[in-house]
Amino acid sequence: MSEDERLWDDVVALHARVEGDLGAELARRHGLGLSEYRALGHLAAAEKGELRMSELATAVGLNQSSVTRLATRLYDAGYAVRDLCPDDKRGIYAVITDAGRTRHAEAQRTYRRTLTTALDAVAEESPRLASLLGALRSALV
Amino acid sequence: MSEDERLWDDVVALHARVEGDLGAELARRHGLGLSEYRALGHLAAAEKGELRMSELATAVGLNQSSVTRLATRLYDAGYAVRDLCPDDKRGIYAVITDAGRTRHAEAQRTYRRTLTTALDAVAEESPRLASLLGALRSALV
DNA sequence: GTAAGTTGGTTGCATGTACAAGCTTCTAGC
DNA sequence: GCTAGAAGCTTGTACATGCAACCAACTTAC
Repeated sequence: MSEDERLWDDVVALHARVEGDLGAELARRHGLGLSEYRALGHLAAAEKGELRMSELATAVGLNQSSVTRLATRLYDAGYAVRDLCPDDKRGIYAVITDAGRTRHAEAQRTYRRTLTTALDAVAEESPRLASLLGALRSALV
Repeated sequence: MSEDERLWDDVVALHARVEGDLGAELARRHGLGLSEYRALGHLAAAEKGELRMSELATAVGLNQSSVTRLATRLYDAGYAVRDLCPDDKRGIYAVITDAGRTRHAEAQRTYRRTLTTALDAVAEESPRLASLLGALRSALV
């Protein structure tokens, strides 16, 4: 097996483990999926709290059809509303609501806590992943 | 935003990008999903080419129900067969076939090539991810 | 040796995603 | 200003996955 191959297996394992923890915790405590959480984060950070559907798609790393449905879930939950784009009638803005901002802020605390907990847990279980994580953390100063 | 948070966003982006490329290429050239490919890899490497369903589940990082269906796809494609466990009548072995070994060996070449290509492409596009990758690669000597 | 609980695996159902096809609106070229 | 094509978004469909419920086989305690 090549070096890259083994490395990538580790990345995949790390990713699956941590994302699983994050998703489970967000769902359990806030009724929020990981994609919803991330979408809200991008909206909250955006100018005027709004993003074109296509911008949202690239931001969360999904294709447009997935984002249409993701946005629908946000609308249904009251975390965002649709707004028409005045200068391009094809365009749709997803705009975060106050409820959405509140929910995201709550969830963010859970997210951050869970993330560090999960990373630490992974590091404790696997020396190999621990060194991987150490390298990652020191890479970004 | 915390350091870990930004770091994890990068890991997620890296993961999505590379796994996407790997999956697309395996599907296009070999009609194989990423999970199928990885399952075949574990089976091929296992003693006698066989694994209990539960072992396969932990190996590929899916839960049991997903592995039941994954194995069914392998049976249907002729890449594996079911075998009963002689000493525990609850147990089922998934056993890789010659066709399965052949298919995996072919796909492995694609996988390896695509992996390095994708990693290099990512590194070229984003200096940030490039340094992340550099750290990862140097972490595992 | 039987009852209670555990383990291994499958099935029903809900969900999240991608791909392809479609509709509407915009833009270039003429 | 028309027309051909591109761009933005939605809808139809297929599918892989997780969770919960389930059945069958094993184990433990009495």
